[in-house]
Amino acid sequence: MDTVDGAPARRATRADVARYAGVSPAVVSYTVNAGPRAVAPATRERVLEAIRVLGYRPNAAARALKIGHTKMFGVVVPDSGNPFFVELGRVLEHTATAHGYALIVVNFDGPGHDVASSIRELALRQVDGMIVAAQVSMPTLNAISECGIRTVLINQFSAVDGVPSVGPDLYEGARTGVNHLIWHGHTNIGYVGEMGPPDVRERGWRDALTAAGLTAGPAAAAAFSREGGYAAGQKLVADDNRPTAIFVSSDFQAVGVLRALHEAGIAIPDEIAVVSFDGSPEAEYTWPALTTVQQPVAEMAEEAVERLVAPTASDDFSRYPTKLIVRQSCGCGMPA
Amino acid sequence: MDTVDGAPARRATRADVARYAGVSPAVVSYTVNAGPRAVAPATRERVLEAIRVLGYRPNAAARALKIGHTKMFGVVVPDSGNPFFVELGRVLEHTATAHGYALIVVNFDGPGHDVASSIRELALRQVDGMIVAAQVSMPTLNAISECGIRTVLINQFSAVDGVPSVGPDLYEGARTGVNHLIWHGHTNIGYVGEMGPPDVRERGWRDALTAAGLTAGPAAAAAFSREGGYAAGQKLVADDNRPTAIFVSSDFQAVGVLRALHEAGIAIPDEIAVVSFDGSPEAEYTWPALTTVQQPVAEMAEEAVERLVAPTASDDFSRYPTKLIVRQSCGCGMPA
DNA sequence: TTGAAAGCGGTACCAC
DNA sequence: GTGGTACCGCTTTCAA
Repeated sequence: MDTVDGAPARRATRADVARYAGVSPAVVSYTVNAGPRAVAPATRERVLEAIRVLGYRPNAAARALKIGHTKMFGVVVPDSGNPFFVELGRVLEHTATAHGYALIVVNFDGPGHDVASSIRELALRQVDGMIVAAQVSMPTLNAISECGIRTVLINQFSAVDGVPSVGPDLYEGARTGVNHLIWHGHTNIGYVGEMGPPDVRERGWRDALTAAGLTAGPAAAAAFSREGGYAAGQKLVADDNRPTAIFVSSDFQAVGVLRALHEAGIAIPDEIAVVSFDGSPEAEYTWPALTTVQQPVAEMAEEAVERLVAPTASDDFSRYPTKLIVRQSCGCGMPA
Repeated sequence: MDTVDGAPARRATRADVARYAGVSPAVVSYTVNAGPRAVAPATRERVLEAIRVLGYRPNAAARALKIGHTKMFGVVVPDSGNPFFVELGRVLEHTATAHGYALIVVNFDGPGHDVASSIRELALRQVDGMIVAAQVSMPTLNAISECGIRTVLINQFSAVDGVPSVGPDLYEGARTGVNHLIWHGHTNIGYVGEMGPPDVRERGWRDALTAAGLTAGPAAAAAFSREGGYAAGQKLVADDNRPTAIFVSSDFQAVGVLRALHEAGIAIPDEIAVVSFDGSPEAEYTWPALTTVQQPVAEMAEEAVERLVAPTASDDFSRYPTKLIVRQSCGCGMPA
């Protein structure tokens, strides 16, 4: 018993094509790459025919070795289950594909998988550039500079020395969201954010409140997940000083907050209003639909790959403005 | 003005390491790959030191060219925005990483991007294997056999000639879901499914009904998206013969159905109960939480990768049983 | 235990 | 317009 297609079936190479078409390997190259030398139409046809017959496809590894680049970008994301990163991945893929690049995306939510090792892994695979969607720490920065591969930070929240980055204006975004809640007349506005070092969004929340002469409502930090948001929501509901509105720093967590409120029998937005951050597609289909501060993911992704494709000397930080998407969870009712 | 790091900085190669360590290139190879020849401890140390100093990392393209494989798998998915495929991608990545493979995932929801061309694109990049998560058609099958790359079909619903595949038992799954609704006492059970050729789940829905002596409720086909589900939900709500329960063929669409019901002011599950299919993480956080027929994504992904890593001769179809996850949308109330 | 050298499959220069 | 050929960086056999 043998394999189904009995043929030993070595894949056809440039040399096979050349032999079949009766030309030199060089000419095959010229035809395939439409250059750098011109090829006579008749010869060209013969080569094309040979390629068709032999089912020839150029070996990407050989080409990469010779010309020194792979036409692949690496993408590092924290958690590919987060709808925001899902959306980011989508637009990144579309843009990269449009430029002829494929994406290797690695996420480091697995065990023993941190950002730095993900970066090194990608470097080994000779990607032409990397897009890192994570808060960078020192080891990460070291990994980036060591590997010597052009990298752009996305979803980064402030300038980082020596590495170009693009990210949303978190501070203004948070203020916009909170201000909308204030506009609705709320005076006790809570906050749900990630664990870890204090976030710019939290500052935005606090500053918006202060500017309006309000004091900060209760805040809860939780894991960056639906579950985390759920736990945080429960905490806020049980708070002695239960807020009448909550600003959540991500859609991902907001979904969990919504669930906590529903389970507690709290009417949204009448008893507690919610505004979140990100503007991912999932936010449109929660109940009630989330009013959310939207990041311009597509634009940011585009700039990120553009910066990889056509590197400029500048390594500055592009800060993108956010946009408030008004739906129902804030109390604005159905759109007209 | 020059680049920040003035060095021309050619990346160190095996030859540089050899020179620095005062050994031959071969020895560098032996050290790096721990074989196939042994290296004297002292020499080994010298080489390691040189590698460290020079920041040497082997060139993956050259290695791939030489040994003939890339340690990369290609993954083809229809829509990376669908939470089911998100989850699939996650587990696929974890399993593949565990086996030392990286993933290039392409999705063909973009313009001019069909399955066949995605497959060819991956073939060009010399992936060692492919996982295709799509209903395959003739052109797809042709693309697969032409490119001569080991492929396993995942999320496939029946055996396909000559290509190994793994998928859930859609028919039994659908019956399970519908039977649960029947158990709840419903007699008018509607269906929401994808556009296109009639689906096995639809048959499961119909057969379960028939077996219980019931007639099929209204059915609506819609785009495979949240929006599609929303539209289908609206249609069913407006139906002259409005069902008291709906079986939705995917969580993705069910989210939209839920929204349509909420907007129509219909109580879920009291006025209309809902059971869906897939069991993606998102389904746990809808309101009310979706009772759903869960696919064993992790197991299926694992088998798919395993079949690529250690190809067996068999090209059969592994059908996985599904599991009913009871939550609230069916009428079962809060868990104890 | 180490080294020399033959490729892997392309690219593109240089000569014709 | 075409062909010969020297590399790209690595793996591995074979000889020392």
